[in-house]
Amino acid sequence: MTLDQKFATMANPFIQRSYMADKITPRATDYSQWYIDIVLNAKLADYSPVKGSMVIRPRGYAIWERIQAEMDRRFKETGHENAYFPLLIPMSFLQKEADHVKGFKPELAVVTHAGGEELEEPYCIRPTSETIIWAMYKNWIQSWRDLPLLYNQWANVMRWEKRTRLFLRTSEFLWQEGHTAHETQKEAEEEALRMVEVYRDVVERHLCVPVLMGMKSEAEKFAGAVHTLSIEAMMQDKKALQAGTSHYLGQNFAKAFDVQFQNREGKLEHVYATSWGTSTRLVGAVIMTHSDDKGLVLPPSLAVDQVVIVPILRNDSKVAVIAHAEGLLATLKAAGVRARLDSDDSQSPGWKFAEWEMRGVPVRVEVGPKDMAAGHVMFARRDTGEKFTVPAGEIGTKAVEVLEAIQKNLFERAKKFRDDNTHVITNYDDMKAFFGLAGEDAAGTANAKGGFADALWCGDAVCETRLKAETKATIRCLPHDRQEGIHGSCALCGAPARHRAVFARAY
RNA sequence: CGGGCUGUAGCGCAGUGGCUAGCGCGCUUGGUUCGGGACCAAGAGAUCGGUGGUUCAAAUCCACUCAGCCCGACCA
Repeated sequence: MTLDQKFATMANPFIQRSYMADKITPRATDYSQWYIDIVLNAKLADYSPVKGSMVIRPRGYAIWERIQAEMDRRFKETGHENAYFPLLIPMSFLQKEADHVKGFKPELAVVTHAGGEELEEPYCIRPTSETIIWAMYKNWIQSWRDLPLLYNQWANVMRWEKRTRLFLRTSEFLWQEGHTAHETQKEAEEEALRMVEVYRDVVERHLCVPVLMGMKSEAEKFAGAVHTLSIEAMMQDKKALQAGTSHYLGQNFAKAFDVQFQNREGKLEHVYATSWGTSTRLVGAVIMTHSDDKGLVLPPSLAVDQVVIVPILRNDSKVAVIAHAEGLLATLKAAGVRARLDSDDSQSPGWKFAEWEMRGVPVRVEVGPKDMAAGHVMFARRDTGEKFTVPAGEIGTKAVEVLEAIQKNLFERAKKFRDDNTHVITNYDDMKAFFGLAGEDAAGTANAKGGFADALWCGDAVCETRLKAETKATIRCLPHDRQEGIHGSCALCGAPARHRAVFARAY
């Protein structure tokens, strides 16, 4: 968006001036443009020559690597092993599970030629790997002693998308998919729950994004699953974002691929399965949850650079200040902080302040001749904008302390935002008013109506479909910890309620 | 797949038939600066998305075409 276009959409002429130098469209003006501006200006990703596919740049990839590291550690702690399966999947494999192929058909990219010849049987590029993995599990599982089989794969997948959004929805994306096989239904269901809890832990603890965990409705579950569990987050425009899913697959894939084992009683039985995944979409979730009109805001635990030192360089003191700053850098690193020193003297301090803020570095340390003389440094927090002095000798311990405070504050701030925008709704009129009638908020601004509607539901898909048609809101999940003692009537049709559901517009 | 917008230097744009295609930012070199997006000077950088047509002459007019983004329906 050009400055002129930006100005054209701004109502208040006084706001215009303060954003003259800005590269980021304010959230209140255009939320989706704001998000794009952040991703591009913070150099997290870029559009690629391939339609619908993005390039993840180092600063963006580093966030993914940190998420990956946390996830991977927990997968291994819970007994899983990593493996790798082929990118190309024979089309006939997908067709073995009826619901599954139906669910993915429109999104498949198909390879028909290779080696200069048309292939006997086309391959599709994996949209997910259940089918090829189950084709192999058939060979690997014979006895209850082979179970459970707990594999995970880090891979790219492709789901052709008509409309894409950086990180949130691209045709090719990176993810992790766990595929497990178990002796019993109970064990498999426990696994699905265990892994969604792993997701919740990583997302809340490291991404500082509060989530609701619960079961998907029939309409929203994964194609081929018996049931789907998900974690759902609220973005700053009050829309929901699914941040991870875990499926109990029952015996559907075992039957489709004829994977039987001899159980402890010596009888043949189909195995019980799960699959679970999180993707680079999580990077989008972090960006959208915490960032502001100045740019990216990152939780310290995901930030490539947790602290940046910006020295104030004057000709008469440049050498001394840089030497001092290098000492501070060493102290920070010794304290276990990921720190960098920006001693480039071709940019002014003010430029650097704005630049590092845009890139989301959680703490900036300013140090100039005056600070040196006074024996302190200036700290600036990215999350609150707060500035304060710290004795130079305490820079390491103080940095650790402030980073922890930021990590905590980001989660709490996001949780408060979500809770403030979650409302109990008891009847259809209120529901429609809550989400606004379809088309009413075409601008899609952050001030749009909506949020999470906490409501009772009869369980009938008809109610769900009607609401979706009229308000675009869908059931995000049936929160796992709120299904006890349901009594009352469905907020949509008035029939006796069977579930408590959270409704929202979603990404 | 519908609706809208846009393709001219790395980015953002100006240029509605005329001779050497401009401006801002960024980039390079040198110098002065430096506590919230500094300044001066000198440079480099474009076969104007593509193809065909009209014309003495096309970035500009016409036709076709390709691509991208945004908004909507579908999806992690």
